[in-house]
Amino acid sequence: MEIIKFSSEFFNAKDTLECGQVFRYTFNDGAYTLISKNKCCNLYTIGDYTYIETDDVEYFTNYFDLNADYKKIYDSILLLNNNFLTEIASRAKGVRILKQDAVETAFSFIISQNNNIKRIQNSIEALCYRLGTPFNFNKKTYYSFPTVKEFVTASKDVYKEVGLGYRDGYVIDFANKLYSGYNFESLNGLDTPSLTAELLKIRGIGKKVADCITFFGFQRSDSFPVDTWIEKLYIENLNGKLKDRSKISKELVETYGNLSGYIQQYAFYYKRTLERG
DNA sequence: ATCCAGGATTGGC
DNA sequence: GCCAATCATGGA
Repeated sequence: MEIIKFSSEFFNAKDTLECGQVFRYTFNDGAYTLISKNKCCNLYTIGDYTYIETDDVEYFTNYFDLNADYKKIYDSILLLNNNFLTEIASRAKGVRILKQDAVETAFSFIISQNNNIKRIQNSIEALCYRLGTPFNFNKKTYYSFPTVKEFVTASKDVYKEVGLGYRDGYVIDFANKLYSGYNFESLNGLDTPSLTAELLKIRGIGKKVADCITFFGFQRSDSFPVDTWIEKLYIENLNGKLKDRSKISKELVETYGNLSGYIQQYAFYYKRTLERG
């Protein structure tokens, strides 16, 4: 295992993992343990540095987007000259947008719909435990995110037992679609509006979930997922007038362009976690 | 258009 | 502490 460290100014463990973009992590004794696909790392911030412990430095260097310049993103937001946006960016500047796997992101956010974080995490962990493949990291056993084959060969009972609720059909449908040859990764060739339109054809994916997938799974920062929290913030803090979430999202992307996703994450994290102490 | 699917969390009382 | 509303989507 290797340990690498980075300045914590624009890479904070808590900010990055608890801002709502990812579900497979736990927190113990001051450190996070994060699982992505069939890889695992420990992540913690102490003072001026954030540390990553991993067997695959290359993978997690890319995963945490460590070659991107987040100061530049942050400065661009300050240049918008909006007191509220400056406030949330300042408070949440340790967020980095994870470069998550598209398929894993899609399954995860289909499960996330109309759901709360605790339950989403429990369901995903249970799915991985039941269907995934065990691997070792730091002398402990973890379970990889299931492959498409592992999803489709599972019995229906598994889906009932992991607490997906009425979403189980969506998960099964999507797995079958992939297994029958649907090339999900190739959608990356589309521009963001076309990609979104394609995602909306999949059962269980509405506009909000589609926006999360384009942003977290396809790294499209011209996406602005609008859930109940962002809707509130749009009206209370950004003086927004629209009611329809889909239209709100469209307006926000038109206003903020490629800063949209970053602003959405800062805002969501601020509203959900920071504002409440 | 309206209601319901399942269940943990939040909010009002 | 209890009970109702909330959460996002598709199908009836």
